[in-house]
Amino acid sequence: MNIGQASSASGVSAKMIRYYESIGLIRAPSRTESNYRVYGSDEVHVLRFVKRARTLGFSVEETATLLSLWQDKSRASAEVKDIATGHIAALETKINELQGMVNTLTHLAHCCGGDNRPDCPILDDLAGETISMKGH
Amino acid sequence: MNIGQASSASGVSAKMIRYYESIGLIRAPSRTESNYRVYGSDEVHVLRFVKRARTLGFSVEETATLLSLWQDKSRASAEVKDIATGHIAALETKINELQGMVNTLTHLAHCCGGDNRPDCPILDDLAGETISMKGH
DNA sequence: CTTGACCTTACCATCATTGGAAGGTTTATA
DNA sequence: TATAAACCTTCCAATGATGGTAAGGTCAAG
Repeated sequence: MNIGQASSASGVSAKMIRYYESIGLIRAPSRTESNYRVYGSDEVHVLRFVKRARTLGFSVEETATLLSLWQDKSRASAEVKDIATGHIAALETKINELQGMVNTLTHLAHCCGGDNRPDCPILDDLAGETISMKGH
Repeated sequence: MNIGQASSASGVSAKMIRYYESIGLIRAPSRTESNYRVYGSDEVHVLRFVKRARTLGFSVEETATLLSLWQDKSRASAEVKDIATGHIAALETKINELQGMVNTLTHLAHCCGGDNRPDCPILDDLAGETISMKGH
């Protein structure tokens, strides 16, 4: 199986497969005489694992750890759970940050006429002028 | 006022002030004889505006637009509101993505013993093995 | 034997920010 | 006054994950 087929089969772009190989996340596969990478179902399985982990927001580094734990048949699930719960906490922190931005902006947009007049509470806020929170 | 003081006064690092200048987000200030940048309260005000916009998650490009609207006394607030509401929508999309990850991971972590045994539903999921959703 | 679809490596770009190196200036202190 | 510390300057590089492109080699079908 060439890289293009491995890509289709795993959902990881050929570009990224080469990149993951270059940073050592996945092992370099064997090559044909003409230097083409050759993949089998094992490699595709690994690529799918990586794809899924990345989709769930794990960093490449975390993915590397999860991958090695996956391949270590004697690992304790506690270690995996720690990574997952740490990641959940990080995601929640990020969500809270974004939600804070949304709340502030929603309030500002709500106060803003959005008409043809130049008066704009959003810009006033950005400029550092305080906005009344009365009624909120 | 030197760049260090402008940095402290605005919360934007000296490094970023120079960067913002280099990409044309802010205007190049005058210089002393010895080539030091000189800032006044107007420039600091602009830097604070930029800082606040970035804190609210606006991209540098959006910030540039907001800045020019801010400095255009005759702009219509509708234009500003459009940018803000578009940004809110983008933030909410991102939040939903992250929340989806959290939900999936929370479910997996909940199913995972987190003990010394090697059996781990989290890794099973990453490996592509389906997990029962019974009871959820 | 040509064409087109594949593969290879090697760069460059993104986005916002930080870091460092190598050198010049100003200020405070010994 | 000498010198050291704390500034400032420009330039270059790295981050993380991915996309793009260019220049070239290979393979299969027509």
